[in-house]
Amino acid sequence: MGDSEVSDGSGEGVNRSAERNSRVLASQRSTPGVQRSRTGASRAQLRTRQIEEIKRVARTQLAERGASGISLREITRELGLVSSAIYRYYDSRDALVTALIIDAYNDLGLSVEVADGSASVHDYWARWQATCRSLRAWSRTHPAEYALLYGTPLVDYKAPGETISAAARVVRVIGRILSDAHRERASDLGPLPDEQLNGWLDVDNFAEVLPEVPSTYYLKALMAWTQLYGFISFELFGHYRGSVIDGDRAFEQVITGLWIFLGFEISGES
Amino acid sequence: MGDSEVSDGSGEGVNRSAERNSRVLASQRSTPGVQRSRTGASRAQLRTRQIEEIKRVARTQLAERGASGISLREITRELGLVSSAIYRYYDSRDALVTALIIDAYNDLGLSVEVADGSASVHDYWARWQATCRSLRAWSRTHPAEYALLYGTPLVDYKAPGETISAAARVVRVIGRILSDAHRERASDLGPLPDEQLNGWLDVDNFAEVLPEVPSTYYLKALMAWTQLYGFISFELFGHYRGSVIDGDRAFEQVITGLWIFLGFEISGES
DNA sequence: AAATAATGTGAGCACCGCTCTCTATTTGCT
DNA sequence: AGCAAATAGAGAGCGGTGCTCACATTATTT
Repeated sequence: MGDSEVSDGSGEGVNRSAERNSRVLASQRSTPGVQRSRTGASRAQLRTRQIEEIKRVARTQLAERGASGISLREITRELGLVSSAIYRYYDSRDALVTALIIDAYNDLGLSVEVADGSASVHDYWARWQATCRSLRAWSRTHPAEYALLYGTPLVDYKAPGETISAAARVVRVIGRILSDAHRERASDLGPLPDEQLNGWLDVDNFAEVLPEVPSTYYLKALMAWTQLYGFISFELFGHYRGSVIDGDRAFEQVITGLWIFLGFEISGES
Repeated sequence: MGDSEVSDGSGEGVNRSAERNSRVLASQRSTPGVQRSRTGASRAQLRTRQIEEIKRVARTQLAERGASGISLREITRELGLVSSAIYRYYDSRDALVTALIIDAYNDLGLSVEVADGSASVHDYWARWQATCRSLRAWSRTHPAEYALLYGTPLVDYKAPGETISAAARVVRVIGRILSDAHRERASDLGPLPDEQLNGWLDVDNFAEVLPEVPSTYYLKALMAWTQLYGFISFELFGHYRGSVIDGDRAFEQVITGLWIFLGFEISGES
């Protein structure tokens, strides 16, 4: 007693029908080699499908109740499985959440890449605007996912490499815009007080993400990057209540201010 | 069965001794009116003491395991109480967390106020530095508390007024510095593109926090504020891995850059 | 001294993540 | 084709959680 599977009949019912179906199949088996289930899919295909299902349900829970609202047992209930079955797909709750994190990073990365690509390649100001706007737009349509990525880290940083590379997609897009812009029209505004940045910034990494950009601008780029996420986080987490009334217009001002801060000028009519 | 109080003897033992003590007291009662327990404290005093104890234990759990690691049952175990007793002090887990949030805001606010006060009143650059440094220092000595305040909001914004006023303390300190600085030496750097900010910024609020500061600087102040917290959050949440090597020196550069961005000049030898 | 409020007890409910053993089915290899 | 291994799921159970409720005891008010 005390376990839901015992008293809850609905899950059992679904399982029963699955059993029945596969028994029917067993009597129909004709071709050797690759066996196919009722849907005509291989085991590997069913597995990926099941993983997708699990993540789909988990994502709705994430959206509705936040990261702490993700419940493995509830997922299995929804899928007509017994609670322990989910461990065939994810070793732990953290593993599932990690998968969601990676997916979210890639989804966000893709959005930003598309936004950048949709602007004219040499209109850097337009690319900057489109990228910033899509970053904020994604965070507002996926608030729980954004919080998972940029809020309090709950998976205490195992961050299995895959996470890092997925997270880097957004960074690379912005880096490319700044580099492209610098290549053609080098900024004329003075850089920040040019101390030696040996040792306190990872110049190698900056040089890779921001080729063509003089190292004296690295700090400014870091600050712009920080400002962008800071604004989005503050807005989403409610810290602008009482300061910002119209987030849309405030954000437009911010990305304009940042573009100037970065040493570029506003071009065109956009 | 299935409840820890039944099998766990340690908590019971402590309770037993408490019972014994109060029975001894019962036989000692002599003076009417205000009864005093073994410690010679009134019921109200004992209550506040118990609340302090609860928060103390909760804070260690917060520090060791994060917000999700706060367990009411574990707190009661540590205090030698039965698990349900804690609800005499907090209606729910969220209520306890809210109390911790308010305390944390006030603790941070106090730190920042002290830091500002320790600098010479007219040395605004020194006050700015001291304030920013104490903000970051507090966040690094209280990472879990900082995450509670500025990370993913988990108490989905009831924010009972008390939270807001406690949170405003830091804002007011920074506002005072900028206002004082503007009063004497008005900045000469041009403000951001001066669109009308009617409607998209809460000018009344800004005017209250930043008297003496022209409204064309409100956006810059907001951005500086955002930058400050953005840096601290990114650093604490691990998003600067691969970019910032020495956070101390990077932060010094940022607060210098912000001071210039705000239209002031670096004064003195500090 | 009696009535009332405050504090703690103990049992229990419905959850949760996770483990383990057992069974049925599919897959891969000879 | 047949067999061994891998896979997916079932079902029971462990220890933990927040929270509720009826009850006893103690302290304060009236």
